[in-house]
Amino acid sequence: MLKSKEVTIYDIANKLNISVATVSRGLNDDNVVSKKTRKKIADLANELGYRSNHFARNLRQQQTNTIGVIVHELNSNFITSVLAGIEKVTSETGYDLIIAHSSESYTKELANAKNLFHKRVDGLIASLSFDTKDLDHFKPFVDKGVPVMFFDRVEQDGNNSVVIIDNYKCGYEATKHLIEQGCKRIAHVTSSLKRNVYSQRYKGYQDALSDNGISIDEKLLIVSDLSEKAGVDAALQILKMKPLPDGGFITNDFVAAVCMRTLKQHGINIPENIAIVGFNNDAIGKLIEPALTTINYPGIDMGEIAARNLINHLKGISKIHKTNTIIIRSDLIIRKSSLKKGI
Amino acid sequence: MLKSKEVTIYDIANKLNISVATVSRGLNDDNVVSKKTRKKIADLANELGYRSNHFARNLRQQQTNTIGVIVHELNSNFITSVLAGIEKVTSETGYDLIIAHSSESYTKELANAKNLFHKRVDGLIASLSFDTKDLDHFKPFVDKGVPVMFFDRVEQDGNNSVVIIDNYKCGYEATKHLIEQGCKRIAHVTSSLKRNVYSQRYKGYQDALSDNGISIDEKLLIVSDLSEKAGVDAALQILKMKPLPDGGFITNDFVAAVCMRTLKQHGINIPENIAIVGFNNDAIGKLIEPALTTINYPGIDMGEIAARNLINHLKGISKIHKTNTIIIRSDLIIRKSSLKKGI
DNA sequence: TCCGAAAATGTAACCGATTACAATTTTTAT
DNA sequence: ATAAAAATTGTAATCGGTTACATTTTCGGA
Repeated sequence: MLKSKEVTIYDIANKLNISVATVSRGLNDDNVVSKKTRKKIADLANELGYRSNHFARNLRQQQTNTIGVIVHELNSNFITSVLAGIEKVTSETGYDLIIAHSSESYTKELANAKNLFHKRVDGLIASLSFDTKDLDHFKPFVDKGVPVMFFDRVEQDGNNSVVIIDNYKCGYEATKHLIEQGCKRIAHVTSSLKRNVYSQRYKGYQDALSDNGISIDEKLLIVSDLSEKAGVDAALQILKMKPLPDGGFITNDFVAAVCMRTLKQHGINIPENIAIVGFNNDAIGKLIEPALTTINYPGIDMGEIAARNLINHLKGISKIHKTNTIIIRSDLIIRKSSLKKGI
Repeated sequence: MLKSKEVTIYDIANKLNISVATVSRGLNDDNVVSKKTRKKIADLANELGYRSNHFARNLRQQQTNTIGVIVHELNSNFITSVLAGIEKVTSETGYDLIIAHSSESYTKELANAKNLFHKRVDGLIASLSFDTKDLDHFKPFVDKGVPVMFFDRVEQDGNNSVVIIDNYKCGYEATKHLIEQGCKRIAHVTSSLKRNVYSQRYKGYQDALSDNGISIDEKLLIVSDLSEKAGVDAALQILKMKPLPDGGFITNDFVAAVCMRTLKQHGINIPENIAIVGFNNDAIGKLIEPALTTINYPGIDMGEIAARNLINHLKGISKIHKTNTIIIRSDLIIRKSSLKKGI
């Protein structure tokens, strides 16, 4: 099939016997064009099925009206909430969105960053992949003056704008909750301690233990990725610990769920033998048995705030300061998996 | 901060004292340019931090090298697998990807289609939202000769290229399996029968019943959306049925999981009282108790095949025929939730 | 009626790459 | 050595908008 020819402002200008400049202005609803002419242009454009050429416009204007988003994974409630939040703001403000995900791979994150850089997004919102080593791939954006906001998984070197929760506090409270339930040996299953979210939670965990007179046993720390296998392995490792831990703080709901399943298969009762606290408030937590105590934090707010800040900066309404850190609320949701003694 | 000036092929041409045409060709690794010159160009481009301007190129070439994807939701294993499959092919073949999701809303699907149309994607891959009424919003693509492939949730009016599973067969087999386990009254929880996936599964369900001498009772049909509330409501409805069904074919794993939870809370044993089969093989199915029997189908293959076909068409290697239908394998995964009598 | 300001419209350069066609240089064959 | 062929490079038009600046039209007030 032959592609039907594209309609351009020249076609409209010709048919209406006016200049392309007027058509261009008219299509942008510029007040300088008389109402009558604007209407004529709009009507004809509609009739001809005109669609503006982003490339011509972007080429001339040197901006894309597009914001790039790099996330480490799509497959979680948390991330999709964040995206929803971002989307809400960008659609309100007329920005387009390009979403890229790195599948927790540094290499793919590099490729995505490069791609978005070449696509010339006006701004970038990112959460680091599992094994990201450095932030060099974001330098080009900074160098060209393209603002970058990180959320959740961030690098706090004081140079970036970040939106996060208080991971330290969350770790502290989760652990404190387990201690209050009578736990004395609390295993901690977490992920790469290079990532702020995990290292901070670990610190919180340690301090909660110390503050309650419980010594820290490094043998109780299990670092894994976020796969199903990791959950099984973590459970098997816990089962081998002597004496058996009586609590587990697992920094990911899915891993916690897998872990719990494996523990149960080995005859461990939850929470009687081991009380469990997860992290993220994924849908899964309410469906498994016992229901999972977890940390909830509003992804949608995180997305909204990140996007709002970025766009305000782009529009010159406010500036992103170099060391801007925004902290979002978060809270412990107590369910059965941790309730050794009731609330 | 002042944006550092963009480097263009003119800058490179000037410094090297050659023409922009040669630079352009050189950057595209055109054999017509001597190796020596190509190297000089590449080196200088690198040194200056040159990045090509997509807009200028696309404007000139009248194509974007981008494929648009519209999905109904991001938050499911199935969809992310499909995306992974698509991504695999597009990255191999050098196409860019823009992913849009409609959150199961017709309105958003319209907006996404419009947006991708204006972005001038070279091709489109889509799965329909829950409440999509017609395909008019895809007409503009067809009219301009932009190929569209649908997957999973499709409209089979004989005009579109689609990649699907045999939903009829899946429905039939799921139901047959329940019958073989001794079920005589099988409830069917599903979603909008306007969508092929659900109507076909329903047909399979009906025929399996008929073929086994079980009469069809419309009271056993529950149509809902895919929310948590829908799962709870479905369970409550089932509980009210007299006599109680002894089987349930629920066309979504998440809804099935919620349903099972609610049933269990009301003292129903699964599978003893009611055997359950879900659909999709989501991660959740292996984590709940009892583990969920379900239908598995390879999203990654679906994505790969859809993308491969589309791109072959774009490259002129093959043509997408108007009534092209590709069917992917699928199979029943039997777990405890349906095993009344063992395998 | 006529002048000048305001409103409306037009002209043409520009954004940065691609590419048909032309021109030049190098290589090959006689 | 020289013509013809091949390889390499250059010239300039083109893609479709935007916008500074110029020009024309409209309109109120003297």
